Amino acid sequence: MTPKRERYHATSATESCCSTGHRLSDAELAADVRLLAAAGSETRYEALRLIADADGEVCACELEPALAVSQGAVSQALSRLRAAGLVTRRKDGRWRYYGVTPEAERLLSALDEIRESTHE
Amino acid sequence: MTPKRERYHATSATESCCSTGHRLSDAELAADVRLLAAAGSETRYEALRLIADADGEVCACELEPALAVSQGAVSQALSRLRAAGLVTRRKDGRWRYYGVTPEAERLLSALDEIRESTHE
DNA sequence: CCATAATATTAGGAATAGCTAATATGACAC
DNA sequence: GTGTCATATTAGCTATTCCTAATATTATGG
Repeated sequence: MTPKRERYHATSATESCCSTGHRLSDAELAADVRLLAAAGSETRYEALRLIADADGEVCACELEPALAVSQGAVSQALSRLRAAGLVTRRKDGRWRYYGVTPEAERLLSALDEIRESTHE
Repeated sequence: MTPKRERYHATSATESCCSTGHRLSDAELAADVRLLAAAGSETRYEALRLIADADGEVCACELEPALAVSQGAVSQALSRLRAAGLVTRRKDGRWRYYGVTPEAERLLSALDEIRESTHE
């Protein structure tokens, strides 16, 4: 039962076929991390939840007073969520309307499930 | 259609009942962020995937050569994953065996779904 | 045109993250 | 006991994160 010291994995480069399940390529791994890191800050996660909980899109100017940070910080947070593919943006005059993407919905509902199964 | 400036939300404290869906309490929000942040680093996410892709538990000594960081860093990464409730740890002699929790499985499968629906 | 409103961008700083290297702990073999 | 292996912990350093404040940008209204 001595732990084997054989190299465990080396799924570099493209998606090589491998034994079990689906080992991720470096690119896929990095993409997942980007997504998680984008959602993993108080400000950004709260912004994401606010957008998701609203029915339809939300104006950035509605988000700003709800989040306890400056206007610039809100803008940065929304940009980063958008770059990660978690929210969409629609320009309308001088306003920007944000909505959640299907990816964000999936992520949030997974977190909802986790929360339910854990604390209940 | 002028954006209303009314305060959007203020779901502080405990879970107040509210209009739509499920607004999160501050505690729930913080818990979710902790989870996302724990998973949202290259080293930790790769460790988590390695554990999840294995059938059953994985010895820390198997993880170490697969992750491109020092032994101390691997230990720290695993500790943090464990603190976030993403992995379990079992002591066996001088070895530690790590396994994924149901929460981690849910999170990872959500990310799998997202990846599939996005890149396909 | 000018003024203003909504958002974006930038520079800069404080706090934090994540690493290495070194050291400590704890279990086993002898 | 001593020595060694697997892991944990610590100190310290660098890089990044996340913010504010200030300054652009862009759209609208007069």
